[in-house]
Amino acid sequence: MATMGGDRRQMMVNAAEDKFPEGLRVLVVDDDRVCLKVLEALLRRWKYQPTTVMDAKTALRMLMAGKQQFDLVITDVCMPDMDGFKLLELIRLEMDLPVIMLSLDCDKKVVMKGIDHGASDFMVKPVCAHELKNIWQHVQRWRNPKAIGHISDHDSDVQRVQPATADKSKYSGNKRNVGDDSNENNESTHISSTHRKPRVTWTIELHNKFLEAINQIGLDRAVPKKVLELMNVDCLSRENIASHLQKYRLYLKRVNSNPSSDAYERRNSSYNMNNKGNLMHNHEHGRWSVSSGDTSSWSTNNYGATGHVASPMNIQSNFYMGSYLHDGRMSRYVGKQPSDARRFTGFGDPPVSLYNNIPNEIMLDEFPSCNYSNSYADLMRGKLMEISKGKTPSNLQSSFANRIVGGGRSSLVPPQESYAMSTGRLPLQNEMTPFISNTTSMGGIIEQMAPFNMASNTSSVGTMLNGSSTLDASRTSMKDTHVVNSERTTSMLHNLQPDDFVPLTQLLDGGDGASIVPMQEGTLEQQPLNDQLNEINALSMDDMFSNMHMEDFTGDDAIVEEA
DNA sequence: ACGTAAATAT
DNA sequence: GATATTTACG
Repeated sequence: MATMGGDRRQMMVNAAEDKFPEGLRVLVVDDDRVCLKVLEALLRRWKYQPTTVMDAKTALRMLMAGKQQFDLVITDVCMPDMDGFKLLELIRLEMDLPVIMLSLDCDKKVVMKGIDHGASDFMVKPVCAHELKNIWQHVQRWRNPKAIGHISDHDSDVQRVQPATADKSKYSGNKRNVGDDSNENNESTHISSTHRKPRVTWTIELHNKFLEAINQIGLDRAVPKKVLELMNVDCLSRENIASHLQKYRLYLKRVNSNPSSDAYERRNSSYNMNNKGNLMHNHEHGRWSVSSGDTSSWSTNNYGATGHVASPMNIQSNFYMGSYLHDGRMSRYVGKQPSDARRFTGFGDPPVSLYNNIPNEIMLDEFPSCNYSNSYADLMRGKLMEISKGKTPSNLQSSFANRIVGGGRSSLVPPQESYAMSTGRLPLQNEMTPFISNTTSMGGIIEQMAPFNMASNTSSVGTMLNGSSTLDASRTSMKDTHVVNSERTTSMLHNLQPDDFVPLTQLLDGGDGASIVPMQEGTLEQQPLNDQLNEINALSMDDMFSNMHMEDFTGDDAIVEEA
């Protein structure tokens, strides 16, 4: 709509050169006559060319008629016939003009509504002369988004919202001061809706890359820049890495400072018994840094605070961070899920370790598992009970397939989402795939797992079975790295949050776990169960997965990514 | 450029 | 309400 004549174009060029552009045509809409007059006067003072109207419909008519061209619209929010939002909406629909909203109400919701509707700015009355002076910048940005500041590449109008002040670095002033929403220096509240960078979701692959880099550099010498270089993933910024590193360090700190003593004991002893030397001792803290049985959520299998991993075999690995604990109890997770906190992020990812190198018991300790809290848990419990009572493997197989997997096949699994199966990560809730992942034998692991599985978890079985190489996973291209925009949906699997993991230790310790997910019928005989489970292990992933229902697979609020 | 902490988004 | 990620800032 806003076509620019040569002079006007020149005007903008001037503006870009920091010369104040004169004569921009501003349509001002406000039902309050006084306001209108004030605005008009102010705009004139700043050499704008204001046209005033008292209602939105008229404004719209004028805009649509096209007799007069406008460069910018300023509209009040509260108006009788049609409010500013509606007007904004219609303008967005019909033409290409920056719109500034005006309101007495500085309520965040109102402001956000304006922004959401695609307002270029939101000013709170009374508007001071000074800020009105700068509205030309909106016009400039609107027309030439790349000229000043960066404007996101995305489509919607919302994306174009920019702070009224030109230079981000100048106004950047404190977002930290935003807290006091009383407009200091009577300046109206600006939303200064600087565009946020698209959120990066740390997939397990990304995270593995990250770890790889850290390991190469050494934790103590790892700085964002280096890590970034090593990771060589283009959609990541140094800031992203810094953030992740910060989080990682915080995690390590937590883990190293308060591992629960019994977990520590157990781990050490098992470690000494089984470990082939792949896990690392944390010399700095004098203890094994093999994760924690405490309330921290990541587990590292081979990191020490000193930074390097002892064995190259373990470079890939992993720490697991689920937020499975908040207060050291698991009861909370046995119930229903937090619905909005299930996003699956790299740190939440279960370890993708080379299981072969990890002592069984540590695996048990370290691999918190899915808590199939509801029906699934029950089903599995039931199944396993059946097994223990002497059902044949084939029996098991079929009934398992029928009852749990169901008959239908889902073709809905987005290819790139199937990484859950390929990366070897721990399955998350409702992901049964790994349970049946491949035919790798579970060997000795099983004895220790059995009781656990009986209680609530089935996924860990698959986890350990899953033999896919982490090395492979980490070498996967980053094509599927998820940079998720706020408006975009995230993929279903990635949306699963590891909140549901239950640390094995708790169950094995006979603590709360037992009471939370009660055993149904007394004690199982261990050996037969082991045998049976080995049979389960022999099921192939394809067999099972191909039969899987998506409903079984995803959480209620999992989001299916659109093609 | 880094690390920490506040702000925001999910 | 908790976490995850981005942003501000010393």
